[in-house]
Amino acid sequence: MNNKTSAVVRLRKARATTGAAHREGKVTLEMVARAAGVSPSTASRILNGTAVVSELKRHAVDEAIARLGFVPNPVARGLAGGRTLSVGVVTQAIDSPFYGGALRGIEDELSAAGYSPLFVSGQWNAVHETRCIEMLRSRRVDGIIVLTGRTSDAALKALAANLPVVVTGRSLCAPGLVSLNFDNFEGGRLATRHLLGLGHCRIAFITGDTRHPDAKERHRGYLAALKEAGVAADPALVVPGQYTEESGLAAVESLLDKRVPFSAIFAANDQMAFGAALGLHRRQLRVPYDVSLVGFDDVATATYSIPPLTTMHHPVLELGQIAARAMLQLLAGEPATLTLPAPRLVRRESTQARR
Amino acid sequence: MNNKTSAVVRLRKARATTGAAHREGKVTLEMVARAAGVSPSTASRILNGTAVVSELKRHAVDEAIARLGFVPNPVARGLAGGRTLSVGVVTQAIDSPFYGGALRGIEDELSAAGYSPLFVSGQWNAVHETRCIEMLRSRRVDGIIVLTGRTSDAALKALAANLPVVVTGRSLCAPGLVSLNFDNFEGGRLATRHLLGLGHCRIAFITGDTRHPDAKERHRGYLAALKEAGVAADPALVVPGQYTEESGLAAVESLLDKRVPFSAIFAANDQMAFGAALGLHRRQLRVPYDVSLVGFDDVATATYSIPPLTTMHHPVLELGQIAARAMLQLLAGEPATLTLPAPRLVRRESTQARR
DNA sequence: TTGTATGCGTTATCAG
DNA sequence: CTGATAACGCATACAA
Repeated sequence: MNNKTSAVVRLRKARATTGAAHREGKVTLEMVARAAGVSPSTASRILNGTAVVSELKRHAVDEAIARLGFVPNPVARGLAGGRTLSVGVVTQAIDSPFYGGALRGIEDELSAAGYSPLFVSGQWNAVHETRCIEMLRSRRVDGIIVLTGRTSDAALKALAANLPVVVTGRSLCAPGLVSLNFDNFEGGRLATRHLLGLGHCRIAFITGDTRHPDAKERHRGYLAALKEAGVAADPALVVPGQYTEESGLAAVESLLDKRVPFSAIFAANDQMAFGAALGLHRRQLRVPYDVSLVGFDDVATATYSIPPLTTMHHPVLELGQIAARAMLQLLAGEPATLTLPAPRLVRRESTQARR
Repeated sequence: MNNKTSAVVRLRKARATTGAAHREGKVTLEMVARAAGVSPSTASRILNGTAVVSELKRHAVDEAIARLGFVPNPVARGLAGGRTLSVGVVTQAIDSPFYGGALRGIEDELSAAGYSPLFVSGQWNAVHETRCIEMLRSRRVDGIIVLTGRTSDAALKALAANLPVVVTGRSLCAPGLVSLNFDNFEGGRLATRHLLGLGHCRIAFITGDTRHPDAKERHRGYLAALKEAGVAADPALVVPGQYTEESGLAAVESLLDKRVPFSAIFAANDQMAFGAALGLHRRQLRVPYDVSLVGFDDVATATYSIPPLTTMHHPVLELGQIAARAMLQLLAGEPATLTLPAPRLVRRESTQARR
């Protein structure tokens, strides 16, 4: 009792003398050690499980920690031990409807393990992305998760030589590096097959930004499905897009203006599908009565679009979780052998059999 | 030349001997100081502009920094100086279409000033939010930005006593605290007025989650506009929602099922408006021919919904930027006097004059 | 098993 | 103006 009181009093004093306001309530490991009657190193060992200690002291320290409300200082820990318990996450646009889910998955998984994510946006700009990575390294993150990104494979491998790296959207192999690649080819093929199965044979394809490998894969999938079905691929049915709603709208307009006949559209992502839907709507064409429409990614808004969009489910939340778990494994020194779920079509109301 | 080479060689050696892989390429301030022929303190002073130093030494140090490629270690800096150059950002859901923009604004502004944001999601849970804030404090962030949040005003004020705080979505006054409140009342009023001006007098209102102050404000705005126009407020026209698409859909269905007559709907946010639009679509009611629809927030997808949604523009990106700037001012010790843009209706295609 | 001493890279506090 | 020297809070060889 008395002990407790005096501890509090000491704390008060410390607060009063400390200039920096935000250092209030600071309880150091040393204080804990003294309160428990052990040395700081022992307290540290108990905190980290670095070595075996007697049950007695362990108990005393645990009790002292709880009583004083000790919270380890990650900053000091980072300086002394080299581990900051934080991992950098390189994304392209933190406000993207697509990546949002992944970020959430990462945060959930990481924070459950005591790690904190440090998000930075590369803005689809290789130079900026490099700067971001440099910044993360200077902040001494314990590892880096790169979502797609524009950084070269070589640079990533080099990075992985010094720091655990998890990268999505590519297939890479290097020590300290795990890559998680979603099967975009299969996704594109399944989406096209769905349309084919519905009797459509004039299927337009709106490509994604061709600088992205996944856009090319989805395109390959489209072509493969057509070939499998013995349907000739008409180049006039393939229109370029940039993964934006605007480009989807423009694509449909160009298709319509050129009077290319088609009964279905497969857009390489949902955002373009939404733009396409609006384009069709403006020309009095109804989805799915006049034109069937399939998207890709299954973003959150796809469920409530008009009509609800049939699309390839891209498990972004899981992607984030799995990427985070892979990083955790890497950090723990375990060999990571995680894999992504297979593509899966979510059938909603934007597709129907050809009339 | 020779100098340069030997420096590189020394670096190589350091790399080879250092066990921790991620410490590669480390150049310390001490090394810079030695290379420049000054003491570490002087080098530090030059780096931070903490004191006046002779032009000669300044030059020598700058040159050494550039030559060795020195990058200050934020971790060590945080330990020694108490400043981590990072600010915590408490959001509710990092994947929310609404908050995404704000996060981006914050990141842009903060990183331009050399600060890094540390994002955490409160998940609309007061307890969890408190834990998040504790975590941020333990990580020694220099300040905290709270986007709306469930934390009590009192707790926030207490927090602000120790740490600069910027909070959005409320009007609070306390030292070290700046609050940025969007005028939701005016927004609700303007949205309703728009509908009124179009000749609608049976205007349904889908409320937001009433635990949010902004939802209540929007409701008040709706009521005020009605009153101004001399239109009686019919309680049957007000249906509860929870800010989700699903609840917007349910709201419309309940309205239709009860056969409450209406020619327009004002949804307290865009997500519910989308749900409502789908509900109307399912019952063969067309927007805006049969029913005019107004949302609130102007999320990114509102531009490409079918039809493009008329909505109150909520400047989230600016909100983020302004919140970040306010934090920067607070950090610099300047009195922050920033304010948010006024509500503004974006008229698109979901509203038209009553037939 | 445990304590002591030292270091992590900077900033801050003193003297000069 | 500048340079030693002491923190900052913790982890870790090393010694016992």
